[in-house]
Amino acid sequence: MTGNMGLRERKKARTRQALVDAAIALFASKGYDETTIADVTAAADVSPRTFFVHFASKEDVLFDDPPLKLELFTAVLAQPGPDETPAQLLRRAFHSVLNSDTDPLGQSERLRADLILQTPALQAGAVRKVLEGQREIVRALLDAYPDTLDPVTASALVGAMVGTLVGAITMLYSDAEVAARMAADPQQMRAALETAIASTWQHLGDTG
Amino acid sequence: MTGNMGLRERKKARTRQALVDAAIALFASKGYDETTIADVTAAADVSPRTFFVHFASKEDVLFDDPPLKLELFTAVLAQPGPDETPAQLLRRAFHSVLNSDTDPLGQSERLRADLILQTPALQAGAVRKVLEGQREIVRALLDAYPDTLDPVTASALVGAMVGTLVGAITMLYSDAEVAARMAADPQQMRAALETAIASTWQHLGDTG
DNA sequence: CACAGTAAATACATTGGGTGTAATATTGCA
DNA sequence: TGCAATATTACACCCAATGTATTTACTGTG
Repeated sequence: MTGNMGLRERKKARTRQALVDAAIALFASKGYDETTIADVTAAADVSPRTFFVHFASKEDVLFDDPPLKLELFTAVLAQPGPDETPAQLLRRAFHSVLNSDTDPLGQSERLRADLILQTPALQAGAVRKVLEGQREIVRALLDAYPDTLDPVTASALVGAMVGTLVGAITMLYSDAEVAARMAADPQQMRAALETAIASTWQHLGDTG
Repeated sequence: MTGNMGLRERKKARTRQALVDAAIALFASKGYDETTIADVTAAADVSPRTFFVHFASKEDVLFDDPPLKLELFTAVLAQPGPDETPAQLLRRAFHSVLNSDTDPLGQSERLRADLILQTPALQAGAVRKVLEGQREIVRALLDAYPDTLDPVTASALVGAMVGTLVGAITMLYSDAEVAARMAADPQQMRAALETAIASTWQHLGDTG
């Protein structure tokens, strides 16, 4: 994997990783707002300007890895069943993503989640990421039902699903004890989210 | 209302309003990112530092007015019907708010909505506002069903409702022509949102 | 090995949002 | 009028972020 990269690329990747590591370590110990980019670059032993060679913004260093789950989600959406409704397809895609991921919330993921939940400045970035992903899902869903689904309904459906999850997750995480339990046992997290989706959607359907 | 305020307070309010007006005018003509706070304060004829006496941040000048609709919403939630389910109560509250407001999206509201949708930096702030309101709604809903509703389900329900609306609204507004039509005829906007809620929730309920 | 091309890292300067603080102007009230 | 309260201002400062030019280090080629 890394073997066929030239020395130059390897060096670049190394400095990038050094920045990520230094940033996360400093954020965790001093807090996000209290850590300056100068601190990070000093710890990584590079020039301050170098930070912006690798990352577009301070928060970007925390959102380094690509959104793998989103790709999987849209991949499922690309193959709707013969008699599957949009809502059913969405739910199946969610189920696939939830059960495919081997490491839904690992050690570093948890640290990052804590940082985001504690830091308003980072919440904004996370929200932006979610909104982007939402738009992408809407596009994929519309592609799956090009003739029978109008954009507003599609967007509302996706919004409902994302809203359900965000609502459930934020509440689960607001209780530190529950959050720790979920982090320790990913299966419990999966179950909690599946339950939330199922019961919520059933309730919504019964409003006639 | 403003009569019993002293001269000092009136002057302060006038300065604040001058800043809001100048900011909105400049944002609309030059764009949000292209407008500096120095521009705004120059147009309002005050010192740059004065801006931060009235607003905590650049985006705050756009979120000036208090969320009146939220109060009405929670007021409805405070009086659940005898056999009303949480989802039904939420839907009734939404219906009440939608039909009570005489000016759901007036001229200046529209301008602000356009700015927010066009400017990523503002979207984050808007979503934060929405999430705050969401938490408040969850609290009110839990108060209405203290024994039969658990926090996670409540939060998921509210998230689903808000997500549905946000999804529908953003899509409605993304089409400039549709947005103009909605702005011109509030009744059409109301109908579109009611339809979005109804059809979306029905779809979700059929995922069994 | 030397050399030219290329890309990463750096130095330097600058803009703009946001804050702390102390001084100044204006208002409320005795 | 004179004093307390407060809105506004002036000034200095920090930090994130960007533009540009320069230096440093790697790559492939002859």
